[in-house]
Amino acid sequence: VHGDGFSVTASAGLGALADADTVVVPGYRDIDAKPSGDVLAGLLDAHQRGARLVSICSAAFALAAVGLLDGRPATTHWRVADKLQRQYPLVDVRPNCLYVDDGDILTSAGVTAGIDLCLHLIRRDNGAAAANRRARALVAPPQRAGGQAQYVERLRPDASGDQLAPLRTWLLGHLTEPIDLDTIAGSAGMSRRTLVRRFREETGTSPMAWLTDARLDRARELLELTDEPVENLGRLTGLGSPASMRAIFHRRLGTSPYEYRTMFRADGTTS
DNA sequence: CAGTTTATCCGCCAGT
DNA sequence: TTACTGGCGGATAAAC
Repeated sequence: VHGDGFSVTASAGLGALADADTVVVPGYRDIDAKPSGDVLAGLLDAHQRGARLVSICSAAFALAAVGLLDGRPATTHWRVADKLQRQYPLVDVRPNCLYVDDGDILTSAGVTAGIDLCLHLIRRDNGAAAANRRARALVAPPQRAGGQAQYVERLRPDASGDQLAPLRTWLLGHLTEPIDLDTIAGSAGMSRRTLVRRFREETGTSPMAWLTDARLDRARELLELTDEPVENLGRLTGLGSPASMRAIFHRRLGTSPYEYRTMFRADGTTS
């Protein structure tokens, strides 16, 4: 159903909308075409039933067409964000967000942000550890905190499970510096033991593992987006000498940095 | 490449 | 009593 290098195949017909708990609407090419009445009615019905609606990329237009986004925060691919805003003025469009979690309706920006959003859902439903396992299988960053992670999450009055968010942003700001557990614990104002425990509770990993993931995330960004020589990546990401940087990269991603860059540029992956 | 040292992190437990 | 903290020891793995 998509012409950008991959396709989505549904294993059930529209009838599945009648009893699904979560409905994921993938992006589609022709956003000017109104989805068929069956689809619109199915989405509306599913929402009123209490089902959770998830849109990826341009699929926000389908939800907006039903009127489900009126008065709510939502996002879509940056290239069509202003079009969405113009076409549906009542929608609170957030063009700079990776994804928006508004409780029963969730929208994501590009396709990669869609992956982030789906991992976010798994984390909600099955815990951080399960989400990390899926992320690893997909070779995706467990949590794109590594980057300008902008996402809006409906603030839920109960369980505030993001106590360590400031610590994580602090880490991201000091990626290139040498950091050990004591440094992190000191910055968080707690003992090592408590830090490790709370960190795992909240993110599903340990502090150091999270940190190298974030550093690898940045290294991949540089490989994908710039021509920065591989030799410099260690210094620019905090992964250490070129040798250790390569070792870590290979251990976690299964390829060399150079190969990663050429592979990435070969298949014209778009979002 | 084998051997040594160093750091992480988690189970256990005692102290609020 | 429950809930949480943080020190200790050691298994494991990375660094040298």
